[in-house]
Amino acid sequence: MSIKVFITDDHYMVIEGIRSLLQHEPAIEWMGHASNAESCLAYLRNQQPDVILMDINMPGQSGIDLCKAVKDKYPGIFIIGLSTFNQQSFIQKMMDNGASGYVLKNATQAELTAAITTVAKGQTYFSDEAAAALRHISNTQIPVITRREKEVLGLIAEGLTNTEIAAKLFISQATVDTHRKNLLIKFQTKNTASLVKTAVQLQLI
Amino acid sequence: MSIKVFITDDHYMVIEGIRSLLQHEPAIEWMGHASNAESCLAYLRNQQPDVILMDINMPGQSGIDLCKAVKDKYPGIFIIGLSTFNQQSFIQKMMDNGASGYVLKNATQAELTAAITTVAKGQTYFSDEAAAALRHISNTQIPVITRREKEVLGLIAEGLTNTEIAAKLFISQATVDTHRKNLLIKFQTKNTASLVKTAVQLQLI
DNA sequence: TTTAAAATCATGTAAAAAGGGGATGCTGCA
DNA sequence: TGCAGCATCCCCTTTTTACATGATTTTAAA
Repeated sequence: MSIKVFITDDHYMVIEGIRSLLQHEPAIEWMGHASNAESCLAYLRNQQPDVILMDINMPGQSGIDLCKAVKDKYPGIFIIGLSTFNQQSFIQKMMDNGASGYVLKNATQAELTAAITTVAKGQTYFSDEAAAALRHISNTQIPVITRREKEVLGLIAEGLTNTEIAAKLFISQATVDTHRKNLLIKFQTKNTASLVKTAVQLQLI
Repeated sequence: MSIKVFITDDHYMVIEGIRSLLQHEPAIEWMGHASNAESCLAYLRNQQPDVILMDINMPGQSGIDLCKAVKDKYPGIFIIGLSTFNQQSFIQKMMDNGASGYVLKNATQAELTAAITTVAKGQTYFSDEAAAALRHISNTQIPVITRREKEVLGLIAEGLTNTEIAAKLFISQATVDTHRKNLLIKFQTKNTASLVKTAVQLQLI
């Protein structure tokens, strides 16, 4: 029995590329594609593939959110994250949301096939580069910040001062001060500059 | 006479996708691909295509640099920038370095073909989204900063204080102060936080 | 329902950045 | 050769952050 595969990616060229790489693979059946989260979910209401290859970087609802949504409704579908970036933060978030594997877009046909057959058996698969990135997690841990802290962080990056943030959020300036202090501690940064840089790079803003 | 096309992209899936999109196009002849800047230049020493589709975002030497290198040696080759991002900064840099067009990776077969035939005639081509992004340039101009300013900017983002930067660069703290002041003016930002955010987002760091 | 985490507020000092002004030598380019 | 742009330096004031320390109220989870 062949493995039914579906793709969700907003890049036409990537979809074509994957189709081209998989078309001569007898064990794999191409079911089609969606170019955004909504049409992916719409498709699943009628038909369910075994494996979804999912771009993590899509306009609108990201692959990371879509992954969670799909897994909630269809726990039997296995998801492989697909991206040009091998950033720990992305991979980690994808796995947290129920993905079974992660493959970079520079993967070869062999890698792609291996990934699909592996996750279809219920196992996990990482491309070499992704696995290497994951091993660095202990070094560059993603800080766990609260809703409010994230809100304040965003406004800091916008260039607002503590006083302005306080006014905007209807809280005391002292409170903003505290949030800011905690952000610096959680990010292990010593001032606003490195805090913002790290946050932007980790895509937390 | 068919147009000879070459691809330089580090993403295997994208190469396959483009090949798949172009294979039934009689007016276009697929010459092959390279997955990095070096092998692209090596290829050109023996054979020259009419048009190169070039990813702007490659490890090592970026497409932006490669574009310049190719145009210096082979002014007759037309280059189309290829990217997942429609950021003004990227498009602008690519055009500055001699590219004739810019296409997003979510382009359709029709768009891609149109781009290739257009630039092969010596004209320029932008995908709709890229053109739209370019029109915003007046709003979000990329600041022109000097070498020294860029150096200081990098150290600011690392979290160094003016005193520390001064010590590191063997200059006075007052000088660093001035550079910092000028950076704020050039980026039209009002403090360190928004300066760093903007700089990181524009990939200047 | 207890408890831990999060969000809120305060007071005070020291350090750093922002904002304003002005000045000098160097250098690449027209 | 002249001049614009760059890099360098200095003064001053005000605003903002950083760091320390402690406390109260809300909220969410066990």
